[in-house]
Amino acid sequence: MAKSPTVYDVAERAGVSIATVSFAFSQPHRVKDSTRVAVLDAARALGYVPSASARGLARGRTGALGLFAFDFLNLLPDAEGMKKDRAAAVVAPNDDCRLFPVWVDEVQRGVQLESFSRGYALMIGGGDKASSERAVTDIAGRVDGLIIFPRTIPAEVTRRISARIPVLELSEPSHDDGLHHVTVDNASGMRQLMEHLLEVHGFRKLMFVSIPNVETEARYEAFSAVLQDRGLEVPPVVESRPGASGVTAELVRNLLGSGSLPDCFVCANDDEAMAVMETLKTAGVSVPGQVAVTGFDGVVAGRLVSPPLTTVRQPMELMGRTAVEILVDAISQPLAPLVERQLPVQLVVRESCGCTKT
Amino acid sequence: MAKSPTVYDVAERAGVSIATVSFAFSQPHRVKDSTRVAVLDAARALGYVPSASARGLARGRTGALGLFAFDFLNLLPDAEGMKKDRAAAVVAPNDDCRLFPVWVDEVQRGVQLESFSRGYALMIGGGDKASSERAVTDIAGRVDGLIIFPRTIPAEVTRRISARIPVLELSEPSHDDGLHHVTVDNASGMRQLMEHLLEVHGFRKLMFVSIPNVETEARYEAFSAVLQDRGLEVPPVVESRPGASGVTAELVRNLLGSGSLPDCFVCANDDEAMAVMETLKTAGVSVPGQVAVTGFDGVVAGRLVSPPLTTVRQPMELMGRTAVEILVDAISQPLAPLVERQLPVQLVVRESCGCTKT
DNA sequence: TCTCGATATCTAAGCGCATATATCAGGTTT
DNA sequence: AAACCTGATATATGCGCTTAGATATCGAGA
Repeated sequence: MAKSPTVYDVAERAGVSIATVSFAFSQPHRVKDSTRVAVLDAARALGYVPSASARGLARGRTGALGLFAFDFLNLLPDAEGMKKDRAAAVVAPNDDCRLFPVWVDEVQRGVQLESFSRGYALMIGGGDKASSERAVTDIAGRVDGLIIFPRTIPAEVTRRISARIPVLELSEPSHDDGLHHVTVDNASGMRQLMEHLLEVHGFRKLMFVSIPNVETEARYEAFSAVLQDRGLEVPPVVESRPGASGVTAELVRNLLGSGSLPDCFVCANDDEAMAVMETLKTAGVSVPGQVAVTGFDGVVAGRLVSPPLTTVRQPMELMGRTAVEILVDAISQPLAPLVERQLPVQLVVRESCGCTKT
Repeated sequence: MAKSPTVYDVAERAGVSIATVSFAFSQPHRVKDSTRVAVLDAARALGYVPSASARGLARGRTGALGLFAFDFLNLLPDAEGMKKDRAAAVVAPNDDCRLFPVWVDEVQRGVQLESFSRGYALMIGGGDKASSERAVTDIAGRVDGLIIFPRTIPAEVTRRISARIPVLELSEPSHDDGLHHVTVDNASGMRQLMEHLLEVHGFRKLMFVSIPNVETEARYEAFSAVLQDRGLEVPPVVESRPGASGVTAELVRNLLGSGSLPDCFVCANDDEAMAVMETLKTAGVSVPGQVAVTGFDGVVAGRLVSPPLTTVRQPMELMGRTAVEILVDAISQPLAPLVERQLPVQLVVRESCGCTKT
């Protein structure tokens, strides 16, 4: 790791000035062919690798996008629990890997691919809750645009960062937050799902299981609206917690005890739904025989559990790609207004609602 | 995106010099409590976000590690084909996501987690074959250490880069390549597998299916050695191509035609193995009834196909984590020698070899 | 009272590159 | 032959930060 060569070294070796070296790389047409060749030869001979720090500083742009992964990866409070549940549901437990891509994985994949194809490098930052502010600020300083997952960063922090670079949150916008947004059509998805449950299956007693937040709220509203439209009673949200399958389990057990099972558990996301199904299975309740269960999101695991989960699939990879697209535009047009793009979702009917494989 | 505030702005607002601002952030003990508070307040008020470019330039280190993802993601020549094969083997085809984490995914996950927990950001670069040299050089300029997947970058390029920063390749070392390496104990894994096949199942006619490269060569050598030790005939490698299931299929069909099926196809990796199984299934040959098949790697898909694949599992997440560990050490001790670390593998006996679920 | 040592802060010099501006050679135009 | 381009290269400055060394301040010891 001897001191690495710089433009000065290359310039000296090629017998030109540093400006010429710089031009040879970034504006080849401005340099005579013969000198350009000489410069590139010298660079190769010396093992010259341009410093992105210097380049970024001089240019005012880094050429990288950022994705803040937070602690989704495996640092979730109950991550261990979730992993085990899901593994148990399908195959033998796995020691050292996440069996299926979850929501963030699929989105990240889209972000990654789209970034590369647009010539941006991708900087992924992460950290636990305690250090998240420092971590996100750190990566914000390294990139030209930043993507963050829903509800991972305090508004105050994102506001600060968005004064410097465009920031996109993968969630419904909250009022005047200064961020770009990519969302999905939660309402329409839930409506399609509800119509299926009410009309095809004739369910009347539905129960909404969820941790309350912006996304699930939109889903619950649609849930309520559909019921109301038909003059059906609207039950309150049954509150759960993400990944806290213990809580969900207890909840389900209580219902079992009181003998008041609904026709169908409409869960705000697939993870909830799978936790509910697991608990029911343990308690000897047949799904969908005695009670139906539906999810929302469309993660891979949902199609592999038994019975396969009826759900509403979000276009996760597309969400990641769209996020990149929006940011790249925002970078090139700093004065353009904030954009909010809503993507369609797709009802995926499998077997947990009572349908049978065709 | 008004011009973002710099140390100068913060310094002015706090009534101190830029050095004090810098110290307040990076060496808090060197400034009086009261001034530090004043500086931090000013920074917050202005929405100050330090520029990583400037910081990196001044410090000579960027605080980021790099991972070059190349085109593994979905740009592989036959990526579409592979995806379909695998999906077809287990569930309905999926439109826009990769169903299971593959080798690189699991390694990347380890890299990501370990980087974060050590306070490094992770820069992921990618590109197709054509632009790979530029892309890898680009990300090399942004990081303090670089991890590359096997056989993705020409030796000449890695050599150049490794003169500037430590570079680790996830493969067996080739002579004096100037890179750090994380490897797995291919030989031991293959030996364990072979002993199982020969002693438990009593197979005598084995066939090694592979694309030849450094990794699979080590596996083939162990394969040969075990056979030789027992005085059995050593068949030549049956050459295939990664992901080119068409080729593998043809190969298998030829064998079927000539009626010379072995007792067991020992495949150099899981993808090959699954392609072989698929072809056999299509041809109406029972696995493991008429012929056994084994893989190598231990990807998730292998446990979900039918029959579940007997294989040798690499500790992929650990490989990623180890790579980071080695690089971080190398960064702090630039003069230390190159390290090569070999990790253990684990024989995973499932059903494709003829064993039955216990 | 003067000196010395801490402590707190500041001054100033880069880090490696991009680029606006200046320079220069060689050819055109008038 | 003077004035004027044009293309190729050089000079010089600044990007925002870190940090070695200079300076200032204050109290303690002589």
